[in-house]
Amino acid sequence: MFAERLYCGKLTRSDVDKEILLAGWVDRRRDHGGIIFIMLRDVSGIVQIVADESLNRETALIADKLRNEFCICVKGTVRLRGSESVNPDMKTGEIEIVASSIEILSESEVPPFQIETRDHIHEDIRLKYRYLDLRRENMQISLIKRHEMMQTTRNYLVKNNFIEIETPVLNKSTPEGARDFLVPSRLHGGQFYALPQSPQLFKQILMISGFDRYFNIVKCFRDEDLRNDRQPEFTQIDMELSFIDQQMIMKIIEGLLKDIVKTVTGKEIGSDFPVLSYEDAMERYGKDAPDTRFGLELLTVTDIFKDSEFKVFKNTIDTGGVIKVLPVESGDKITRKMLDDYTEWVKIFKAGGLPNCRFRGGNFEGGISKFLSEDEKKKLIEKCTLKDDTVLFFGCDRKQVVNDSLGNLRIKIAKDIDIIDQEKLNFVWVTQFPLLEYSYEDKRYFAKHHPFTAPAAESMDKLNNITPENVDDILAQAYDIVLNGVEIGGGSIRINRPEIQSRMFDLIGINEEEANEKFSFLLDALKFGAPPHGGLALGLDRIMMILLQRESIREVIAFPKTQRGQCMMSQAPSAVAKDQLKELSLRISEIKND
RNA sequence: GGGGGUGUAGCUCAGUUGGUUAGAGCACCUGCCUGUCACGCAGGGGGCCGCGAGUUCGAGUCUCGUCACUCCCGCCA
Repeated sequence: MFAERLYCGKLTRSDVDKEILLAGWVDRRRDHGGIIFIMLRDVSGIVQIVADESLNRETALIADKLRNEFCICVKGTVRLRGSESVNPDMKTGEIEIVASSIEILSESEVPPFQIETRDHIHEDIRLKYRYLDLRRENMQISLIKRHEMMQTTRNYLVKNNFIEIETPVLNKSTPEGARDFLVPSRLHGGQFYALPQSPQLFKQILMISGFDRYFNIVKCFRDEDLRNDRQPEFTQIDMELSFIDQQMIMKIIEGLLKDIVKTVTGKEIGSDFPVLSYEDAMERYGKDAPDTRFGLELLTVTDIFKDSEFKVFKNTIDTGGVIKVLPVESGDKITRKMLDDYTEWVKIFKAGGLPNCRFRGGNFEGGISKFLSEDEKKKLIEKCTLKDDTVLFFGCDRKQVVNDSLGNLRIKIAKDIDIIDQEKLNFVWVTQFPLLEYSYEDKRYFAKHHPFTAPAAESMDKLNNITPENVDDILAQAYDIVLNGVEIGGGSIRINRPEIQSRMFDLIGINEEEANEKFSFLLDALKFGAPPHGGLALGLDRIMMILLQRESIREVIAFPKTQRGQCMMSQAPSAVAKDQLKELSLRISEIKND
């Protein structure tokens, strides 16, 4: 019966006079008494059906019974609309279908929310009835574009000699990194698999096996608290290559991202992606994932204030802190109230306050201006090339607090004064990351990227003389790709020599015994002619979210979890039967909820 | 673990200083209507004001607690 079925949204004036069959859902019904218009929707779009009592009484009677979201099948003839009734806002607005028969395939209750409404429906109810939410245009676009992006990715990578290989989902729990989701083993009571945070080790093993270009569009799992761009399970485009260097990988990924942007948005990105060092990114933007769509760059002014009379600055410098300034031009857009709000807001990032002042008519006024010496004023004007009517926000604290507070304030102000061009897609590579960072609390080093990242060639010597003070000088062959201030991917050249890998474990406090227990297969594999290799993983969900300008990652995932990790539709997670637990050698002790 | 926002009809929201019977738009139901396209017109039904305590003569409104969703800090190599 459905063999001849056509798609609503694909019909054009070239189909006029054809007898056709359509199937879909009633998007809307407009009853004019003798004539009823039905907007019929399927995955391709919407077309107008006309049931005319004077032409076909039986069909008009069925049309009278139709309600929103009924699933129906329509036979009819495509007809050109009269010139006055053309709807230029509709893709199929030039035509309509005169129904010769309508069959109700399945009735619908009144939906809990209107599918075609312009209201912003609360997310919990959308997620509970996700099957209805997914009928809405925005979600259909999301999922279809996501599919197209995956197709583009496969085409591009296959063209570049990549081989798609699947890696296991049931895996081994490893130290470091995010909290693992665990899966109890029935055959090995008391033991657990872990779901992969990424297929890191397996893809390196594949390089050693000789598959010199691997990719995998793969689910990854991290049991950490959620954000609007973080889900417990998410999708990575995972890649690894042998016989390459950092520049080659960056070139290949640039090509892929340009193809993806073209597919999803239709935009062409002509130029090469700019490259920033981690140090420059932190200095100018206060973040390792800078949003370069607007200016408002930070400047370090510690030197200018080394003899400051302003106690707060003086104390900061004396205790080894730094002073940075965020100059905001068009200062007239910054009201007194905003100054107060920002001062309160930066406390989120542990800043004690937000010293500020205005530069207007050649003078500094308000805020801390009375503490500024003539010399300091002169140097500020010079260093910041101050224009008239600029508000200066100062950060003075430990370097990290200053970067956190001013880096985030920079973005907040840009949004508040509306200087971000939403159409821009600013990619930027961030490179030259430190290999390690030192935690004073744990009194040990941690891998900044992950423990398999190769040190930069020029940093190899320093590895043996590492101290908490010089740890930032030891660089990694790691690179992140950032889009509009969001980290959408990252990777590194890996260690391919066992003695360096052992040294690395040693540095981050994984002793030989532990390294052997957790990673012996990698350490062993490295002994059998491991090629130089490296790779990168892209966050598919995040890329889609940005390219489609969606407010959250959940808008590009068919069945996402809420912030507390639940599925509103299936009600997962849930308790299980005692028998299931017993089979797994498990017993619930105390229930811990936050 | 911590901070902010939201929660009133099926949906989106308004609800003044604590004061009569809690409103609007959309949706829904009935009737009318032959060119609409967010159709129109007339009529109608629909409320645990998230939940629980408290203050008060009186609570949607004030206080405390609690739950859900959401944004953020911590966390996420």
